[in-house]
Amino acid sequence: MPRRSSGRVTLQHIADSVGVTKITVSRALREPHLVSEDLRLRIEEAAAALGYIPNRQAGALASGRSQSVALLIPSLSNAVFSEIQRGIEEGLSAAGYQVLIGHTGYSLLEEERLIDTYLSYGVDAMILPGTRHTDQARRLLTRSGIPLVETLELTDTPLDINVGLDQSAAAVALTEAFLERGYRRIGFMGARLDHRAQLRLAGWKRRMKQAGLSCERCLTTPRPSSYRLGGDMLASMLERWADLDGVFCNNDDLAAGALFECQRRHLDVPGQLGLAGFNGLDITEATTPTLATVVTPRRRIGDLIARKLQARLQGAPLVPCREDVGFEVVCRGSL
Amino acid sequence: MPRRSSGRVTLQHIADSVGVTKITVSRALREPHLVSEDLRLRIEEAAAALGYIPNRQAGALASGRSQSVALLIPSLSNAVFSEIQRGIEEGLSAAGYQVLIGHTGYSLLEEERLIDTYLSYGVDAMILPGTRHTDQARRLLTRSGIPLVETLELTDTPLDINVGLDQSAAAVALTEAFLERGYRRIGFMGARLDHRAQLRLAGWKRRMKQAGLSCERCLTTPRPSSYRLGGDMLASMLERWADLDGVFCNNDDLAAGALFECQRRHLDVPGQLGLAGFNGLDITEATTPTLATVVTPRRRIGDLIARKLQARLQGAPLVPCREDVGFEVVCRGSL
DNA sequence: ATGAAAGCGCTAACAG
DNA sequence: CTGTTAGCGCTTTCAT
Repeated sequence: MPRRSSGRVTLQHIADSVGVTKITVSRALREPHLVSEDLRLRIEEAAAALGYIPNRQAGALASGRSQSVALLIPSLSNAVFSEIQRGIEEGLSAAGYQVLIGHTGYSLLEEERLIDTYLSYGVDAMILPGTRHTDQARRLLTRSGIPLVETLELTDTPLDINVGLDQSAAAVALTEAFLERGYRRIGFMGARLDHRAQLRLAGWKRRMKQAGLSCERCLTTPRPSSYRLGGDMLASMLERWADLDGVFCNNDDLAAGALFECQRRHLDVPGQLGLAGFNGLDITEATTPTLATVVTPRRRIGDLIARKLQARLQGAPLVPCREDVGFEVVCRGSL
Repeated sequence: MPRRSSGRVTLQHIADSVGVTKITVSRALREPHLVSEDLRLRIEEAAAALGYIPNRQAGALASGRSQSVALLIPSLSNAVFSEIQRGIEEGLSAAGYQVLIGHTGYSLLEEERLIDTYLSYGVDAMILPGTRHTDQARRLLTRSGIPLVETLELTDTPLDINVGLDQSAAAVALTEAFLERGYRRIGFMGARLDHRAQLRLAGWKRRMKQAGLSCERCLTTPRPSSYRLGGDMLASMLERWADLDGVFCNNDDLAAGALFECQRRHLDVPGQLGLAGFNGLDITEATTPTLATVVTPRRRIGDLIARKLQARLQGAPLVPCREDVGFEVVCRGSL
């Protein structure tokens, strides 16, 4: 008498109905070429008729492989990730992997919690946003032995595969673009300063100092960024630093919000105020004027991650590597 | 001799190191109050020292419960879901459930594939975007017997829990707002016509016909919506129907894009053209003029889903139910 | 080409 | 409060 019967259709049920053993059914479903044509067809028929759904947990437990990969993203509402994700998903799903998404809410502790959870689900690899992790997270990841990807930023000490771009250098390059166009009293606006935002802030500061200019016109907040926030922050900055002639916005949403605020105030962009964002989202090409930004090759990041990861999943040895995908400063109309 | 040793730390290792059996370790970790204080502490210590990570697959296999819930969303880049997701996640994670996200790309077939996958992962419940599914998906879902949520739309024949709003009625109400303000040659712009978009289109048509007005000024495309697309589509519509005096945009992104195009053309909104979007995203409050829209209570949807689902997960019987969360037409500056 | 036996790591049920 | 036993559904190994 079974201890508990889940009521679910199992390999055994199919086996009984066809008159073979369950291992043959298992083979027919996973490695059809190892089973005789006739039998295979009868098994497939029976499986369909009974509505068989394989139990992956049992399969993973028995085989030690789950055919799934965890992708951690900071925020569901951040459009930056959707293209990266598309590249990853297309590449990996073709290779038979399922991509499980988890979201960290920009918190390293939540990231740690998710790492713990997904490891306990037995994922075969993990993709992380960023190169900073809690000590405990590092320990868990290293100990797990599975392939890892750290993305968006670059680090000198990758855990495994690192695909990203130099956020700080990109910020320097964008600041350079302001300087070239004659802006001097350039401010910085940042919301929810995650590590990447901090790197950009550092880049702006470095270039400003190098040019002998003041870095005081800087406003940041831990609040999540939004269009509204961009407008509100610009208003605060204009009030506080009336001589402001340009604003480096930490991302495109803030930049668009700031632009809307300028329109409200009939402030000419770029004549009276230069504006730039970061990431190169769709909206930067849609506004009037269009928005200067740093375009990041997100689709390429996704594709590259999928490619590199597949190699590791197929047994390529762990050789920590760092792939710089670069960036492009695009000035458009607002600068 | 073990057949294969995964090298992973298991309950047995901890048990050996402490000098008890593995079931006691299991209990100490899951139901601490059932184990003596002293033993519990020693076990916890050993677990930490050895770097134990529980194997959830084994746990789920043995217990029949995975403590995880699948949340399917159409698109990662659609901000509509981030708030719904927040409500769901907060509610369910407090109850000890892990939320696994999958994205369907607006495809019912991909949804079916994900349903299959997540069922095979043994999720304890599933949350679906919409009330339309393939026949096969319906079969899988019904057969699984797990709690289900269908959201965003309303249906007369819910599979289980249905939390949403009447998309068609909302579209009628928004069209009404156009009519009240004297607009008559109102067009409709829609991208990627998923079922909700179709319901809205139907609502617009119904109200227009009822008012004896023409529904010919309608432009739709299967392409994904974006700000750029909104601008391009408005351009096409103005060219084709020069007398257009208003546009019902199927979502806020398109509406914002259309507004940007008007700014480019120095077309006065709402004077020469009335505009409205749908959803009530942040951007509708940020532009100049602000955008008319239908605000949907997304956070409430998320909270309600979490509450209803918890009841079902705790054993409340399956009584198909339908919760209408309503909507609010907000006219703002563009109408 | 098919099968038998064993076991992945864990928890349920029942005993003591 | 702790242990014994059995088994979740599948795959691996080895045999035929």
